[in-house]
Amino acid sequence: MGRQREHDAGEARATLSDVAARAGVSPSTASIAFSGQGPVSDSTKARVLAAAVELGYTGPDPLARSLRTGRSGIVGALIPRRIGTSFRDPVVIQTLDGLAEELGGSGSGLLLLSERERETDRLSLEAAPIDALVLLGCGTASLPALDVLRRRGIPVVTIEGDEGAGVANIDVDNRRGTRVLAEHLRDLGHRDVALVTLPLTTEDRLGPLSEDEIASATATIAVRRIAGARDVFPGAAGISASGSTIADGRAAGRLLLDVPESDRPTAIIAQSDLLAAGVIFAAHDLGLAVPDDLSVVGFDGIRVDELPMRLTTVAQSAQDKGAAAGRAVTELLDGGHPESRCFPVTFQAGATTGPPAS
Amino acid sequence: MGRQREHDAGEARATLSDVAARAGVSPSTASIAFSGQGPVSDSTKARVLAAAVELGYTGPDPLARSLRTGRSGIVGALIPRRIGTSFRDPVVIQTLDGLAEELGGSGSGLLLLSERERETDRLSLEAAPIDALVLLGCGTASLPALDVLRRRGIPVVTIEGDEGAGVANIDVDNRRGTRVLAEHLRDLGHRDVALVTLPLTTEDRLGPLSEDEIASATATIAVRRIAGARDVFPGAAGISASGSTIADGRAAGRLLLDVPESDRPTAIIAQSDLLAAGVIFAAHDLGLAVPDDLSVVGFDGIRVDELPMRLTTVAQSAQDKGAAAGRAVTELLDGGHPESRCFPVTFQAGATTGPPAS
DNA sequence: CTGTTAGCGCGTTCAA
DNA sequence: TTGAACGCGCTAACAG
Repeated sequence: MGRQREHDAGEARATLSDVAARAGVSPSTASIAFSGQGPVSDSTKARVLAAAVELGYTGPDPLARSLRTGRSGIVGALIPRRIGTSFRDPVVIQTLDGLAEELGGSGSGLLLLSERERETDRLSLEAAPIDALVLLGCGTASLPALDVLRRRGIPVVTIEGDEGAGVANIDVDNRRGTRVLAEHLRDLGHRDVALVTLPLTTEDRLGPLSEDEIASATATIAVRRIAGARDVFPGAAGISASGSTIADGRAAGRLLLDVPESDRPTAIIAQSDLLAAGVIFAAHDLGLAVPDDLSVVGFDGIRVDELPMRLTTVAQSAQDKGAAAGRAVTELLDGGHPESRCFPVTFQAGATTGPPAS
Repeated sequence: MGRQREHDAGEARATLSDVAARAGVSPSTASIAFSGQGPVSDSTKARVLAAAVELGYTGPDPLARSLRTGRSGIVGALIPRRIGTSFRDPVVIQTLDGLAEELGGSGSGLLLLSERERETDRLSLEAAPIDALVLLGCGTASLPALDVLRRRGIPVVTIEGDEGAGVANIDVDNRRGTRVLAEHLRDLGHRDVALVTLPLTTEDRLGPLSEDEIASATATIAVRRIAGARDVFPGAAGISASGSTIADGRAAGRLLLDVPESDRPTAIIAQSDLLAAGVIFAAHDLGLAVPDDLSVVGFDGIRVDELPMRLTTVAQSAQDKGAAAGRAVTELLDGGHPESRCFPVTFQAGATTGPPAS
């Protein structure tokens, strides 16, 4: 570990000064030759480049350059769940896609960080070499860490985060979106509506919604969607799922549906399309027809190929969300002050809702 | 941009020396107090930490620390296609999942880099502050860049890469796996077998396989799977798909199947399960029954919920592959010399193959 | 247990 | 246009 890095072949790596010396110029000149950030005569530049090739110099060390310039070219993306888990959520993927796309234009790399496993040693959120950070649907759990970043002067953009944390927030109309769906169910005649929510904390736990849990929830998105549903069905109860997969929805759905018929809701508001699909499968498992015996709505507007019918849901554009966050980051890095914005959602009628059986 | 970073509030940020001075100790002592990499009395440590709080010091600057230690705590993951696109491939996701999981244990972050968009300025593969790099199913397209990394002393691990590039390679038995499937089809009596391959280059192009294209392909995996198929069906022709999604498979399948019956293959070897699913849908689109009118096999062994039947395929564990790569990286970083290894694949009989109609 | 001495490799003043 | 000096912020040696 000691001295240098391990070099299987070759001696200590050449530095910019070495190159400069070999080219017969000063280090600063060589630096300019590489970065193009200043005037150099073509002849000297060529000489420097030639010297570099001879010495096997492959360009300025990124670490040293970063220290000097104060920038690493890396944008961090903080995701609420385990990285692997998040990879299974199409909304996260699409958001990252939009973000990566937009950032790619400015040439920044994307460093994935998880809100969980904070016990990482080598690379904590506070000590990551990032120029900016995007929080993807993170709740309030990481707020303390944000403070550290702010003090370090690192711009932060949140996606569906806490408004008023003093950072640009790219939001989605989670509350209104869910309210629209709830109204749709109410207009169809449903009175007995249950919820299947996204996890309320950073933990994966399946279980009945409790008011305490809601009150102490760190997951902003879930809380807002609950609020939207309760705007129409006050006090609506339900299950908080252990994730946002079809399997999670199926498990939650079973809990809600595998009960005496009198206790069974006539409609379920699932907080994601994947959860909704799971609920529908759970209904099928129990011999219930959708929408005849049970209406189900989702959230997101992703394509769920697994389903034989189109889901009634509200659609958001996760891609746009990510791209907007990417633009906000770019602006921030250029010294601008991007504004928060809120993306609307659009109602999408599908074949999973109808009047209650009664 | 000149002076410091932009500070909306507060003066120039405190440095470790400032903290040390305020605590009345030397910088090195303060450093140890933060990193724990040495002996400090509890009292001095407390004093240092207190001084840090007073000054609003939030811990050592990651960039400076990296420059000094030569490590950033970041592992790069190079993926062959656009980041967003790759996010849609379950095998990539699972591999990243296994990798992230394993790396998480050692506390390293994961930096996503794409083999495409090499024109990024701020952060090229050559200039990324990474301690190690994992290539996920990248072909031979990035070999030159690898050389640069090697010269920089950065360890590289490939997944399904070129053996003998002098780096640890975590492989999967792509050729044998496909051969097993081909033999299965041959044993069923098929003689007229076509291929739907993964993209052969870093570009997304749908079209007939040409020998030239195969010869100049950069995508190792696709080439090996073609070889496996041709071990049994020499010269088998087919289509190279524009990606590895169901839609890509459907498009390729249509090209192969929407022809006079006499020209139609009796079986198709798709190079991924998703492609296979797409082919099956294409068959259905044309009124062909699987496996009665057409047999289809895939590769990967992922669950394809979209399909009404189980796919005949070979299964690999992408998760294990990623994890093995993660372990290799960890070993390499600890100065070890991990060995290459090759994961086997296991045949999975499904309901998508049967004897030819004839 | 603590302090001192040196850089890590580079980019940026300035003056020439 | 180029060169010389300096320091970004930190940590690895060693000496005390």
